[in-house]
Amino acid sequence: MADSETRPGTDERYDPQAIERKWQLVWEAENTWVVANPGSPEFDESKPKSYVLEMLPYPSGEPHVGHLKTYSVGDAIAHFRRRRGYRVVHPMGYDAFGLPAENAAIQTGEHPREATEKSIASFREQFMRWGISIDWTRELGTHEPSYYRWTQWIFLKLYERGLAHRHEAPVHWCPKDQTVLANEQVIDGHCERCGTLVELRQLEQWFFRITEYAQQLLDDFELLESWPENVVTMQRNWIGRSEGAEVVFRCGELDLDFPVFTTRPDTLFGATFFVLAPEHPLTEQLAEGTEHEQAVREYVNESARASAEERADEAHQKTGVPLGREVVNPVNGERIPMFVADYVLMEYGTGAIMAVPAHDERDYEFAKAFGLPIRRVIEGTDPEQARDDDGLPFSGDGQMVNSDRFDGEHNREAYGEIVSWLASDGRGEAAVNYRLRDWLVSRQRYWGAPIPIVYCDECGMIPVPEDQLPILLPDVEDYAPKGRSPLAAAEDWVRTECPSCGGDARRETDTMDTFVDSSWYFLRYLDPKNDEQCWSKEVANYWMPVDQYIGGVEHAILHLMYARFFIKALHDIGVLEVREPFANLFTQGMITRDGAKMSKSRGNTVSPAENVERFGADSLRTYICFMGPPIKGGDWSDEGVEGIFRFLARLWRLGREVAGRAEPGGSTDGADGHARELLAKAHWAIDKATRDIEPRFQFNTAIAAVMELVNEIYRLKDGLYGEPTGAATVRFATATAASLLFPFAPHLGAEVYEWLEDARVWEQPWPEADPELLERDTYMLVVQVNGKLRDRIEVAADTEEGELVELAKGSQNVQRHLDGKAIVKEIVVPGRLVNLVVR
RNA sequence: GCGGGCGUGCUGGAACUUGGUAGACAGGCCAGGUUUAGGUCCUGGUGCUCGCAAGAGCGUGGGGGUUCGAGUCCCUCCGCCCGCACCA
Repeated sequence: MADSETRPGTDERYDPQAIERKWQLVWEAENTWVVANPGSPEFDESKPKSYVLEMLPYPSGEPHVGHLKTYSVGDAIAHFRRRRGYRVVHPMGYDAFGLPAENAAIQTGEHPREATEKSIASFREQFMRWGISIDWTRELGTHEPSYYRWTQWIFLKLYERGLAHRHEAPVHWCPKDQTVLANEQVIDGHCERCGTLVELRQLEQWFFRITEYAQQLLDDFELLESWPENVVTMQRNWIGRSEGAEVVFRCGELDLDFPVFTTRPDTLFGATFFVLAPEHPLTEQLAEGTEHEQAVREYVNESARASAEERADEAHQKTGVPLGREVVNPVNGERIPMFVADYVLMEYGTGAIMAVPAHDERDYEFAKAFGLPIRRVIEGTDPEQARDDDGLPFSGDGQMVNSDRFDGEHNREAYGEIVSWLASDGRGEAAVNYRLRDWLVSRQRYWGAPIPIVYCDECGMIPVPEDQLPILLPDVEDYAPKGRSPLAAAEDWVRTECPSCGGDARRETDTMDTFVDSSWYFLRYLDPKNDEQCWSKEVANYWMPVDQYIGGVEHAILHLMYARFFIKALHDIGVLEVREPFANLFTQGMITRDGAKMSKSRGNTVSPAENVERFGADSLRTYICFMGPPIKGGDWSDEGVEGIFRFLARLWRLGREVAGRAEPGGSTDGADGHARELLAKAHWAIDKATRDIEPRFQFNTAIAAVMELVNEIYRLKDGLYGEPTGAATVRFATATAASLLFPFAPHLGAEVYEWLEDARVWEQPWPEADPELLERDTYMLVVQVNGKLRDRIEVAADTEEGELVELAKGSQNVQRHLDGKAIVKEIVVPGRLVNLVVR
């Protein structure tokens, strides 16, 4: 369509396709959203920086409505900040490695790279079609060798610092995807990706020592400016810090020490038995030679077969077997029997517990099931609890009993004394325990970054020297997982030379978890073409941290905690100043349709591409921001999009009419009557929209304010064209509407603004509300009698309190309700209401 | 079970800062107008009940409380959603 079609007065209808294409070409031709780094000649020091970032998409097929929402929200913020005087970097990339592309490859034979790059092309095209203001010079895909070279480099740095290590451990194995998974990727015992029940397997794997940073991950919440409370809570719970003591129970017979972690050292005197997890490495040795040997072996094997879910499911049905051994309770020298039971988890603490049935529900159940003694050592101060012998298990606080020299003390006070008493002769010590496990990062899959390690018979495990990076992912014929990485089949690739001795060596064939790729992409955006280093320190230190991060809450733990860990490690490695990657986090809610999550199998998906075709990107983006507060989810409605389309068309027509009737540049000074009223409405809308966009992220009400302004212009405009300041005011109000709508509907905003002001709206500062115009000279005084609304009276803004009361009493409707009654109280809230209390 | 959040017209939602006009703005529906026609555009109406109207009564999940005044604060019950779930 010819350019002239979008000029005022030459066509009949709002044609979003033409307008959007026009502006997209301008932005592309002029590199409007490209931003220079410090050190480059174009760098403008005068502005403060702002890094606005949305979580990068995983490219699979075409973008869906969730993507549209994320980038619409992020783009609104990016535009808003630019016009508020910030130098904004707003990049885009693709989280391109991962299982779905690989699984598709197994089915179709198409190389995952091809499928992924096809999808990337489709994402890129859609993002451009949506008019998202991205600096495309910074685009990257995590599957590109120029990117994963640095993923491998970071791996080596972590390895150097002892933060990447390989060891054997019970790990989660997904039998469908044929790979191990990180703890964080197991949801209720199921694979996060495919939903299959996971198994526990004893395997040697690569881990990142995120546990080293457990305390920092907790402490540094302090450094964040604004994160949703629920995300912080979820991470806190996931890290799961507990304070307590490690206490050693000794099995003299076999000369073995069994340390346990407990948060209740004050209940040590109540320990009547001792339990090991079935996976505990010493169970076999303990049972050996006892009458229980066979039973223990069977129980351990049984537990190994059972999934984590099955074990959790039999929640209240405690099972276990005796070991036929005893350990000594270090506080009283008592010998207590040992058991193996699956309610004790190997992954937490030491894999062994002291059982205090009187004060722990789980131990209580086990004791009841196995007829074991239950000894109360704390009496509740609540008289009812104290009296009631059967108030067990009792988890509250109170006086210690049956506890030797501590009898009579309050348990909270004895707590510290017991710990230091044990510590004094090496029987235990104060300890902190975390639920957080190390991050398992190796995967037995093809489509990921190879781990840059080589195994040599002579030298052992050798990291690949930096100058040999990247270790390129070789092409293979068969992607199907067989319990080992498909890379193992690429014999030529696997066989290599030892970097240390030059002899024969073999490459590590596992690839890295894709969450490794996405833990640092926001740093590479800052310096994406750098071949010398991962990023220039100067550049990264300038832009970091991300000032506003936007994405789905589903990443509350996984991605957001891994990235936090990475940034702390990179700080310690010395390549980055900041300690936290994301200063502010916004999590948007999910869009549903007919109340259900959109999915292909349900057939309730909404295609952004189709809708953009029909209504234009502006309508779609504005609708998504208008359907409710973006933090909440919302149900998709086709009528809703049409409604927004009608509104945009209404603004378009208004702009055209105003452009044709009022000359640019008229002054609104001295506007009075309706002109003043309209001017005030425009400034009200500026004020409202500004406060709603940031920090509230209430885009729906910001857009509603613009709608109100447009409605007001329609209501008043025809009477204003004849007045001295009228036409200029209508023009100003209309241009303001376009300007305020620009972050949500950038194409139409730019178009209408250009007609009216002959300028580029994105180059104009965000409008400021004039405080004088926000003040009204009159307001509606609310008059209540006994708190019930009886009248509204228009009064001058500066009316005195006494006069307000007189005016209120003078109202006819109020009079009727006062009739024959005495006024006992007059409440006056100036600027708002008068309430007359009568009896 | 534990922790957190929410509950407002037919629907999405508004009422923020500070307890002070409940239902902004939209969608839907109803009526009227413009149009050859329209899935266009414009105007009006739309919480419930009574009333021609003016107006009155009721109304923010149920019950109770604080207050001149409660969607908002407190207590309690019900319902829905999310997170965690044998973490010693």
